[in-house]
Amino acid sequence: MNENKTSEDPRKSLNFIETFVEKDLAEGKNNGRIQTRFPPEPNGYLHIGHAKAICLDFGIAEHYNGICNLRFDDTNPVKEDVEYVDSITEDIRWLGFHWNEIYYASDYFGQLFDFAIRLIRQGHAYVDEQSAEEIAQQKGTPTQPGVESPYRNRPATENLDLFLRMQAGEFEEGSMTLRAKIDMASPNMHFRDPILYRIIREHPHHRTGTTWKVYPMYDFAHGQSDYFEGVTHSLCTLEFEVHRPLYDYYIDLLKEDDRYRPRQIEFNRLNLTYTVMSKRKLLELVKEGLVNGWDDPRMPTLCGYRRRGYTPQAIRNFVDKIGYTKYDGIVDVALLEHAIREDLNRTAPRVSAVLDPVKLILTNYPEGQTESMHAVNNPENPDAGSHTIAFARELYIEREDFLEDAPKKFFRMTPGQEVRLKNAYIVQCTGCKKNAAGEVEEIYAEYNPLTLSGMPDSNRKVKGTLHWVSVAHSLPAEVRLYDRLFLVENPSENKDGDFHELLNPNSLTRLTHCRVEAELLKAKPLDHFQFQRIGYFNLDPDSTDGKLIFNRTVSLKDTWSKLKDKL
RNA sequence: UGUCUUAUGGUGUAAUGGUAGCACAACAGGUUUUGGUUCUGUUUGUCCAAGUUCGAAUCUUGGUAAGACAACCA
Repeated sequence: MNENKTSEDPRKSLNFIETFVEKDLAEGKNNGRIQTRFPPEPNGYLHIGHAKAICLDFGIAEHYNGICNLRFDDTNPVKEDVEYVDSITEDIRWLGFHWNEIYYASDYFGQLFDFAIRLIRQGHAYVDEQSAEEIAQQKGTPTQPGVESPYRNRPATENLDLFLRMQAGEFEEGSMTLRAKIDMASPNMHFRDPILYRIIREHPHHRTGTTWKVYPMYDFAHGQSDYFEGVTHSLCTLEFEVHRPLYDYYIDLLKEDDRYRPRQIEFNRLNLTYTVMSKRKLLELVKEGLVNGWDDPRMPTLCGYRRRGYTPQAIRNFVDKIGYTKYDGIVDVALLEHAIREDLNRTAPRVSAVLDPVKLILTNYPEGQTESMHAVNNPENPDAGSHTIAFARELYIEREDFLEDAPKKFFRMTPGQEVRLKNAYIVQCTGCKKNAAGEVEEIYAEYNPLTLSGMPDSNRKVKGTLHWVSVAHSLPAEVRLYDRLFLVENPSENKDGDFHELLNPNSLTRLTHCRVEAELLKAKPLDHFQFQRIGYFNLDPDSTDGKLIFNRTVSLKDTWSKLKDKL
């Protein structure tokens, strides 16, 4: 019956693309060779949606001992730039993938031009002198056939002459195009004499400069590029489904024999709740200065997530979880947040920071005395080691960790109640001092010297455990709390809406001042920390000497704020 | 009144004619020197209808719903 499975991991079921690939392999197509490509247009920065495509393109190649190339689809000089080429390569490296070669569609401009000439000679293409509007009008609608262009049947020699003169720069932009001669009545709109080449003279190409005056359209470049490179499986998103017949049409005209042909397979694009993924809108945000750049931690770009504290592993784990299908759904962003929490929980050192400090004075602790408290770096990983934290009479604790008049289920500091200071003593609150406005200024407590770790009294159960830092030994820092920036109730409804409406006023950046362990000074940018009970943070690369700035990656599950509502 | 594609708990996915499973989310409880983590448990699903079959999420037909396609963008 079924022969051996090529899959290495029998526990994991194949997605439908892997099933196709294995079938092709079993049928001996393309000599058993597997080759993919990741083909971004260098017109913007990579975002989380691209990560899904990257994981697939590189993942398939890796899994089946094939190769994956990076190819820049740079056929429209008007939109493209080397800045984007550089950021894209950097982001792919950051995700941990390795391409076999870097190619550019512009490498094939010569071959594509020759192919176009061949099509003209064979009567498959003609030069149209109509305006864009006229061509659009004649295209018809999905339910009504189009009208043939008056230039459709001119002789091949004339077409050839005109096309060569287009490239020679004799004609203005927009004055003429080269069109395929297929079928203006085709039920597939893409077959109604699609445009092959247009004139672009005003924008030099970022690689070929002003060499070319005519540039191929996507449909006339992509499949052919795949063919030139030897791509066997051309994976792209669902919206290209309707293009596939045209993809195959050009390949049929191009290929010399039947030994090899690339195959286009479409999968579902990533949609994330509360997240704007449109390149156009992201570009607008950057250009209008509504964010600080493509790597602003609020952006859903890979560099934005990186700066916000996401790890490449977390993003790859997330992509594994969501899978590849042909169903166009929308993934809950909670799944992405779970992926980063899961990864960081395993790896992030625990340190202390107090975001909204209020002073706690231990009235029975000797003035001027300090102790070194022992703290494990990561309870999930004994190998992570430990560090010491300075303890003293005056500490900072979180303002929200104290309530003078507390409800029953409040397990933190309140007069008369015992709490554990993390890694230190059990203390009992005795009272507080308030200012004229009624705000708590200082909290007082007495410590029990016998309750330190290892001491006889230390195993006593105490409901609450508070994090703290020593006033004298801690450092001031700034923390940027980022929540999801872009909110859209229903992306499909807002598709053409103005993105300004998508901004959620409740989720904008908040700058907070806090006190952190002095130990943190040793930190390097993009090291991650878990602040006790507050969240995961990383040092911002922008932080300058003497000023520590942290970005919050994603909050811990905010259990207390939920409890508070119930009390 | 077109062509292509899709439909499995709240969300994302498995099951390829043979016990509808997993993850996230939600809820409840145990452990815990982070109200974190972890462990256990609970709730919720095959778009509809007919057919084929001993047996259908899966195959067939017909509905319904959703998405993509009418850029000199990719």
